[in-house]
Amino acid sequence: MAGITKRSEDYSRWYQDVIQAAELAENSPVRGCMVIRPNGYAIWENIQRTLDDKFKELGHVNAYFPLLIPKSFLAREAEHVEGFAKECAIVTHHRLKQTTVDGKTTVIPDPDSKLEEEYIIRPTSETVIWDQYRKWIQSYRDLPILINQWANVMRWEMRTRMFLRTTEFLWQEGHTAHATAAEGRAETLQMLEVYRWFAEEVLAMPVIPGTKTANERFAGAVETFSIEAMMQDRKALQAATSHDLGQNFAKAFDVTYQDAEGKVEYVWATSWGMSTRIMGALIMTHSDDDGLVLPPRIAHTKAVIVPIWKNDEEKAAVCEAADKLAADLRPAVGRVHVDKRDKMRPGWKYAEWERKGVPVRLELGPRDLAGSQVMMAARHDRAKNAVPFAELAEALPAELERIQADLYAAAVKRREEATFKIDSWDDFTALYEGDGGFAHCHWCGDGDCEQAIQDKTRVTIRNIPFERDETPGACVHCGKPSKGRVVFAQAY
RNA sequence: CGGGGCGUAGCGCAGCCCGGUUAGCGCGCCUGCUUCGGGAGCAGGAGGUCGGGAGUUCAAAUCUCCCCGCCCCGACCA
Repeated sequence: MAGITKRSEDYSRWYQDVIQAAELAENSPVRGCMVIRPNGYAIWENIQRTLDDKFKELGHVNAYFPLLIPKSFLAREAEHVEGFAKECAIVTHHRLKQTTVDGKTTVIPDPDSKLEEEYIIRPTSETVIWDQYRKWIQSYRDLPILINQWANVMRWEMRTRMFLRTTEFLWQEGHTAHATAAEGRAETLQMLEVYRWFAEEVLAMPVIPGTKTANERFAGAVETFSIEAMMQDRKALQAATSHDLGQNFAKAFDVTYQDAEGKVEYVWATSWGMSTRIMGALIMTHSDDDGLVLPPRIAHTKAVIVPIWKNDEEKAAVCEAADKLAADLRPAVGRVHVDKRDKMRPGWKYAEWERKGVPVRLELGPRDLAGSQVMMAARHDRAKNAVPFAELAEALPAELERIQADLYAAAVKRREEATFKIDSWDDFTALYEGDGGFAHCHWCGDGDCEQAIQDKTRVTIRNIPFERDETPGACVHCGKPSKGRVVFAQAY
């Protein structure tokens, strides 16, 4: 079995090991692209289902736009090109040709199939979508447009890490069009709140919602908002973003509408996304040295029943009881798996399900059967106790809720223990030469100062929290006046 | 693109410095028996163009050169 490196030894290795041990994903022959295995994809499917339901509850609909973007589209919005140009994959030909090089048969792009206008593999879809919106919008009666897309995108990053930064990744990208600036801003903030809710209530991952600084703003946005989480190594991870695009894309793609008074106006836009990166955050927030730990609300399998037997008669009796228990529990708790595999002893199965992060294990052996009970064990804290069959329908959901709450509380506690108010540059550098963490500091608001801090320490402003200390002070770096504190951290 | 490391069975590695029968080990895999309440034991078995190419040599996993790929640290970037 795969040994898992301890977090204290090598955090980055531990992360890779957990992914491998839980069979979430693995590297592929394509540089920077991963294969998401069934165990990992099941989590993504749960994320999709939960978010998708929420989006639709709020009036959004799904659509699908093409993978390829005409090269010229990307150039329409000046800041947008600048932000993405350096990481785009380009399609230049549409046909291959067999040829022989050094006596070996190989294929090359057929020179005769060179495209007149090359295509970009989408790094994000604002441009294709807004080009289409122009055709759909004429009147204020056509607004708002509230569309979401589930898709894959490519960003040719120099260095990749499983889930956190892969060349190809999966995400959802919402793209909305509104009649007024206020409506656009309200949508942007509403979706950020959806992400906060999802991170905290479903993934048990505490986050700080706030506004990004101008330096960290999405290419082409008027304002970018994010939710920021803290990983167990005290580094920050941006878990989702929501952008107020103002009229930038409407102007670049000439998307106008006529209002009730007959006046022609540019449309107001938003975009917002959460990607498979969130799965990296999920892993790094809760997992331990024995492998994956999943909050029950996002776990694909809520509980696994491990039947224990010595001979065929016992096996038949115990398995029958296990199947019945599982069937009784499923309507209330969701997926319950009965692990009847022969040739594997119970201890092996316990270890395997722990590695894979199943929140609760139910052990059912002849002794339990005789006493009409099961042993119920929690993955995260190893709490284990006997539960009578009659009480299980209540005890299991209660246990799952306890686990969900524990994981959230533990994550909040870890974050609070690694969060500091810092007012001097010496303390600031000392923190990041040491264990690191979140530093709430005064900042003058100057982008150059922010950049200087990053150059010196590799620490960045994660965001300007909505709920922040607004007592005026002096910038932690340059000493100029500050209106309030912002959150600094080293980031993934 | 700069610095470092590594390519030997599905996975993890030894062997290389100092060339020499049939290339080993652990885990996993297959078969059988005994096991089964915290990662079982025994017996038998399958599995390799030693990353690729060229060279040196009677002889190359081992020495030389070139190429390819991967990992880590930077630079870059959600």
